[in-house]
Amino acid sequence: MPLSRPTNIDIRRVAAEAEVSIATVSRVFNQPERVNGKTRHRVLEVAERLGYRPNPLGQRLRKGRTEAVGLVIATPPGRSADAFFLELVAGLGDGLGEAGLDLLVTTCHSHADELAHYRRLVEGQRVDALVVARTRQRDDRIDYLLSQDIPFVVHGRSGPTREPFPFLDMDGEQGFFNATRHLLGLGHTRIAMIGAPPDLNFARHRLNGYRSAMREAGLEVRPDWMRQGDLSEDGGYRQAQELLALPEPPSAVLCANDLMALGVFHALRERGLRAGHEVSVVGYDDIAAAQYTDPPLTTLRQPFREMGRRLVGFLLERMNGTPAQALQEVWTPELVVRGSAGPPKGGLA
Amino acid sequence: MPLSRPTNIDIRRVAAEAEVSIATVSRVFNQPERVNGKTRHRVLEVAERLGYRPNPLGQRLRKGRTEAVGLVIATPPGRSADAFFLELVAGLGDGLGEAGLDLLVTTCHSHADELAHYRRLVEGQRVDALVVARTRQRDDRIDYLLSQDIPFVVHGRSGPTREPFPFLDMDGEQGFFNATRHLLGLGHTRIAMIGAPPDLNFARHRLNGYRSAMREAGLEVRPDWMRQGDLSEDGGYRQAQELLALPEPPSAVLCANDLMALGVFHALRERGLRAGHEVSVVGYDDIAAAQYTDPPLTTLRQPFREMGRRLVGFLLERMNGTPAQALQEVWTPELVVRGSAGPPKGGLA
DNA sequence: TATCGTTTGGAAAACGTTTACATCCCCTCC
DNA sequence: GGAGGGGATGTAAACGTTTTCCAAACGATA
Repeated sequence: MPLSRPTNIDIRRVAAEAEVSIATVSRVFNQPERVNGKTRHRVLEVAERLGYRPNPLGQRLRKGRTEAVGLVIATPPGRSADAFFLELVAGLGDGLGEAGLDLLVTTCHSHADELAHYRRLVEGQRVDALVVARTRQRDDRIDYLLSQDIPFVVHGRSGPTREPFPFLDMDGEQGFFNATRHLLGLGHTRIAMIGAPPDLNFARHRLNGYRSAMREAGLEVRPDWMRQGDLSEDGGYRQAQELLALPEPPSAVLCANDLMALGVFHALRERGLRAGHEVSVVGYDDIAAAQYTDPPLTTLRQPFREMGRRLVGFLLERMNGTPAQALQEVWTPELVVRGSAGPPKGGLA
Repeated sequence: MPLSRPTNIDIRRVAAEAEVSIATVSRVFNQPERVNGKTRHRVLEVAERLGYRPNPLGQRLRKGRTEAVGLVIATPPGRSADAFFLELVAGLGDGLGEAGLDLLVTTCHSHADELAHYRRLVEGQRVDALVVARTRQRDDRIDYLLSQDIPFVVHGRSGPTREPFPFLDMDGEQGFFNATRHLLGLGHTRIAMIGAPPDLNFARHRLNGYRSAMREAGLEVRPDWMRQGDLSEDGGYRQAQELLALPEPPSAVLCANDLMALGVFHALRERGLRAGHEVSVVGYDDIAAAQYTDPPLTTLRQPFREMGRRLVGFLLERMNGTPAQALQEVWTPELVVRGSAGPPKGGLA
């Protein structure tokens, strides 16, 4: 038989035992300076002895707050969810835990029902605030949350909205600028890029970074070398096949994400070429697999966990009334140099 | 300026507008059959028009339930959290969402403070029930939850406890039995295994499966061929180096997880050997990277998402009073045949 | 028409807090 | 010695539900 859990000792019980009113007990916990040192001690002692802990349900009703923050994560039915969510959760969980807030996680399948999840959380009054991840160029979730006047922070950016909102994003443009410079520094001049679908709002940034580094170096960007992938391994594979079949194939390939870079590896292997030798490859994300490929993948790392923590900071500030404009940051991703990018060799036709 | 959120229309407001008592309004939502069709309609119509939704805070206080289920996920500071958690969350989220329950996620860093998180959730009355993942042979979290008499389900098994509890686990023994038979079927006889640290309770199962398949086939298991890894890529690499340096090296290697299998790949490449040709390799987990290795990794898949859903089913049953004994299942992992295991070649010394 | 079950709906008591307001007491200062 | 002030505590009203009683109304039966 289980030990009965501390039978609901409520504030009344403590008050009676300590011979004070319930108001005093409450004050001991909420505004200790407002109660005399002696009684405070007595109350605390009694509370300790009885194992009293204020019932959060009562507190929440009274305060009209849920003490919870919501996060909706996309878990498409077929394939596995993006690992980045987990790292984000790790950071959010840490930060929120310290602040005494709970993290409420909801899963959604398709793009379409995503907004419905936000509605449920907001209109069902299940959370005090929200975290939005995976933003799009035009994002109706952000519009919705703005219209509802509920505190939220955004991981990623978005197109113009009628009001500012707090966000933290990675500077894909700067990242790809740096990555391209890295390749240029190694001696490459024939550099291709496999980009992302243009409705995702990071697609443009990443492409711009590549372009401006090329322009800065006075190098030509052939239309043939600017491909558009679908962020999947297979998509990267197909694009790489086409690139390698060109009369003048590139000596290096930048990929908008690591998964496509893996696809490029695949295509190279099929032709007996080695990444980092005949063709250099650079990815974006630094997914777990990136360090186990052969050779390990040179890529751009996004510190999701730190971002999660920072986002919590933003959220707390926001809930305290800090204006959204003061809570907007863009971080530069770190180039992680591994073996998949090296000096160009004359290995290709 | 944001549209003001539907100014708290409470049950009183609806009652007044519909010219009934609040009790009737409440009944309309909770026991509709107990209220006359005509009034019910009127109330519903008014509620709809006013956009009334019962305030969960009030409901929860009244019912004494939080309508939330807790999950603690391990996010060790250095490395990234295990992707399996995310898949589990996906399954749990789906199931709980359908049941109208919220999923509360907490993150912990070390083994040591894990129990503290459970205490906070339980004693702080933040959840009605819990999900425990990553069980150990002796698991104090389970002991604690049993002592607290709170509903919970377990992903994985544990050593004997003073009371039964609901769990869902994968049969590592059967899995490795099947994997070993697969290798035997391909013609291998010199099969090694890189196991897991013995305090993890799946280590024994997996080892047993390997052993019994070997015994069944009347094959010798050399002590040299039974290695103990630490579940990391580097650990797999080191063990593989030692195996390959043996006077009589194995023609196939079973690994207790995929990460170690990647380490074996690494060691093979260094010696110019190819997985699936000179040496066959089998992993366990089917991590995302497994399908992108060269060759893709043959491994055992655990359907975490489905398990999450099933666990929710268990939890709901448990909360309804079903005895724990009736809620225990063990599933067999699926062998995913890819290219890393093939017929033995005479390629080694 | 009196009686009796059966719906139907209302009044009110929880659930456990926090906090505005009132009260009391003691001290100080004119 | 009374007014005034400030500190410590108590009283009671929320917060928004659900649910247990009851009472009223109603139809049916004797």
